[in-house]
Amino acid sequence: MDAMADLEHQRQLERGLAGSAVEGVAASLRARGERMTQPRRAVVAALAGSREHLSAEEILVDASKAYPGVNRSTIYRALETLADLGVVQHIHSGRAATLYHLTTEQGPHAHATCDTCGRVIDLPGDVLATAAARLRADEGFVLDPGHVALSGQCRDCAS
Amino acid sequence: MDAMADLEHQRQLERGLAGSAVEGVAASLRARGERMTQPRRAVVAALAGSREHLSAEEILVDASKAYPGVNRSTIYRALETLADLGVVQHIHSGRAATLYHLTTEQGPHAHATCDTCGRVIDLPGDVLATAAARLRADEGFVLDPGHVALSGQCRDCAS
DNA sequence: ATCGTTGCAAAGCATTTGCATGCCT
DNA sequence: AGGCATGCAAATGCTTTGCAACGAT
Repeated sequence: MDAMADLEHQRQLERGLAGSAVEGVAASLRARGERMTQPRRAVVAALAGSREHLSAEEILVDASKAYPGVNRSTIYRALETLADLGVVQHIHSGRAATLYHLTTEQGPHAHATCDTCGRVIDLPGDVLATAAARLRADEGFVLDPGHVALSGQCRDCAS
Repeated sequence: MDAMADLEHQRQLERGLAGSAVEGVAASLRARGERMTQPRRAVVAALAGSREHLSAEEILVDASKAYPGVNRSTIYRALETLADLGVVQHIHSGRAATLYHLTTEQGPHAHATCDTCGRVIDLPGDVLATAAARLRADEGFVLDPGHVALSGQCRDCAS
């Protein structure tokens, strides 16, 4: 019963940090008739274990530690499922890869990417409040402030 | 001398609308030791002839009318050169293809994409002024307001 | 006659998809 | 046992690149 022992061991590890996130997600999944699998566990743990916004590639690497051999497409499918569930959000950042993060990790916030160094900066949730109000009033456009990263030059790269 | 006659004919056509743009660009190119070629002419004309923001694909189709057989990679290389020149700018719009437009066509402006229908909306250049000021003051971040399209739901798609 | 530009074809990168197998519940 | 999820491999969409041939100056 090595497999079972390993599984239990892994679950214990998760309780350290990402455990609560994993358990909550498991419940939400089952409530929809979907399943909490090892790949999904590993993806949630990867996201919960980093304060950064991660690319699919980074999540793959991280999840591979907890669950060796996970497939790249499984990561994408897991992220999609978790997004449907409302657990994960993604950010489009210029032409770089999409970044993913847990919705629970921080309150709603916006992002900016530096065109030069590629760094992603978290911004207060209300930086776009004025713009959002104007867009709504003038164009009827309902802004989703966190979905794309603003672009420009970060402090270090602005010369 | 059919080729020469055709070339002259094309140049005459361009004077109708895009001509001035093409001539100005030609001068800028030559000032740098670069050349005004038929593909580049066709790309500038395509951009000048549309008030929309065009994708590389759309530019290819349009440029192919003026210069049949242009290659896709030539379009990309032309756009890159024209961007270096400051004549062309591009917009990143969610996960859709990059959009290109002439910098001369309008004053600086921002953009928004509808997540649902994909439509791109032009916004007044100053919608992000408040956000830009805050980013600069609080984070030292210099915002480039036109480089990425904001995302959300357009009037028609917001239900 | 130079040497910047092009066409072609192939590669690159991020992401998606079809299908048989595997494993949660 | 039943059916959702996975792995694999191939395909997709957008964009870039190497290299020999072409054409603007």
